[in-house]
Amino acid sequence: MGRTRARREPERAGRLRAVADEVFGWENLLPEQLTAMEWVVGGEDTLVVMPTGSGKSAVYQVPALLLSGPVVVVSPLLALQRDQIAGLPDGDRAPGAVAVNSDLGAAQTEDAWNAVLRGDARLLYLSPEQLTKDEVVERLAEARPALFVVDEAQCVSSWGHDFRPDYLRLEQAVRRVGRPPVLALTATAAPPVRKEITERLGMRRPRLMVTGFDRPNIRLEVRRFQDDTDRRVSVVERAAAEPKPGIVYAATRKDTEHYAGELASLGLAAEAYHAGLRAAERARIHDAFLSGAADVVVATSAFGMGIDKEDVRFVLHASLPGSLDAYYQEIGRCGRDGRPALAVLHYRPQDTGMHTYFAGRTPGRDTLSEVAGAVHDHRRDPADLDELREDTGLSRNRVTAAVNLLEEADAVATGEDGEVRPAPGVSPGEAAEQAARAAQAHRRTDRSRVEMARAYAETTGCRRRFLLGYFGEQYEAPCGNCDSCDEEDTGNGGREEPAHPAAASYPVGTEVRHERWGEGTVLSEDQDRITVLFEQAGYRTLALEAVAGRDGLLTVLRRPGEDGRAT
DNA sequence: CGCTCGCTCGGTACCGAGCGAGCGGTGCCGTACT
Repeated sequence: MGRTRARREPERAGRLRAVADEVFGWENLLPEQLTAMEWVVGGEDTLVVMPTGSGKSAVYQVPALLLSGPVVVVSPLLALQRDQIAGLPDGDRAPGAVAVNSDLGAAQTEDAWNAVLRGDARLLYLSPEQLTKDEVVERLAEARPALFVVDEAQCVSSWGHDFRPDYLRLEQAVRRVGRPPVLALTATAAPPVRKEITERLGMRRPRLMVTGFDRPNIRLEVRRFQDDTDRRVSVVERAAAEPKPGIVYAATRKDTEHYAGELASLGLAAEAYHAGLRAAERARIHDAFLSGAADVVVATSAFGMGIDKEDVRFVLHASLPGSLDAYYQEIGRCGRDGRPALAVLHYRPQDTGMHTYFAGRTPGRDTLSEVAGAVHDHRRDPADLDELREDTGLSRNRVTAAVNLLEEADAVATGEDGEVRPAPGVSPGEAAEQAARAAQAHRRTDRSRVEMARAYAETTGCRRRFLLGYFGEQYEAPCGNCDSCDEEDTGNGGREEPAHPAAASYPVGTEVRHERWGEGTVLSEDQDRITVLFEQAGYRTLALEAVAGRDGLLTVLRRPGEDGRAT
């Protein structure tokens, strides 16, 4: 057996390399790409965390030609699906690709499915919403997919709880189409996000491929303001002064118009971009940025996914972002060419307000009661999501989000047929109660993510160390390329004092129990304090002095590496 | 949660303080109406 295996694995790698070279023109695959492809071809569930532009898509595109059935690719934006398909090579051996979505007419939809069933299209791109439709799931099951890919998999965690709840129903879809191996791809995922992705997608013993997060050429700066006018002036001046092209992220649509107007009045080619613009206008700005015709795009968070432009010189934030996950993703759009680039965060402490508000918008107890009641009323004649929507008069998203929470609380279960049934012995009142607790926990976590963004802005230590710590990477400060490290160089408030002696007891990754907040994982340590993500209470920062001074306040359950788990 | 806007009220003939309402971000899909 050992011998067969030893022979088979290099053979598999050889075939992957040959396809990559002959069909795609990639002569050299990165070792990480090749390893992940081997796992995928070998039928293992895999999570890949690699930066944009490093060839994540190759991890499913190349195997697509070696697998026995079509590859489903779940992708969040239709524009992204179009770009992916357009970027595939031509030629006889190239994998055909189609996207099925609401842009297609009935005849085009038929054509697309036929291409999949005939094997002409080996790649099928779908939004998560498509996979909630019985018709789509049935046709897909018939096509016997060999791989289920979730691209931009951080959306499971960032959008699944409210904005696009169908992201939390992908596991259901995977099971219904015959449970092919699952491959999740993302550029940005902190350890808790990785955990959520693999759990929510129902991945089994997932393989994990994570390449380093550090982008040493991006200089990190933060500027704090009391006065809003001062902040605005500073953002405009900086955007005007720095080499172009660049992106400015603003919190509201109105602010994007404001800053774009100011920059335009200084003679710059500046554009405002947000989801309130018409599709044609958005496409025009997108193209202008890629072609170099626009110097600066001032945007809300709507801008950026799928932007792969090498020479972006800066990303400025005109307000505190909603999380460091979002922040890292956004600043990661500059300096992809490896040349010096700049990320400056301009903030006021009050900026957290809007994010805190948005973080509290999970379904409330009323909605949960109503949906739990509707499920209960249908206990002898189970209803699917559409029927529950009709019964309750709630929007589709609201009903789905409520059912997701009820499922998370084990108060209801969705069957293979897509019908929702109450858990035996759980009353609607208890169901709503349990789901409300789950919602509360999500709210706390989301709000604590906002606080983590503020903590980054307010840290006096090395910013890179803080940021990488959040993503689970230990980093030896100073980085020499952030504003905190500058101050240290000039002897001007040098902050990199020796760590508190208690720090050694709580290395990153340690699992702990706190007297009040329960169990959690240490995410970073910063000279005199540590940050812990508690399962119930969210992110908390603890002073090591306090922890060391009180026995039993924080107990170590397990140190990192003690049981050799992958994640 | 925090900001902006518009209204009212107070005490004085135009204006400012104070208060409550409403708003704020991401995209898919399908249906209604031009």
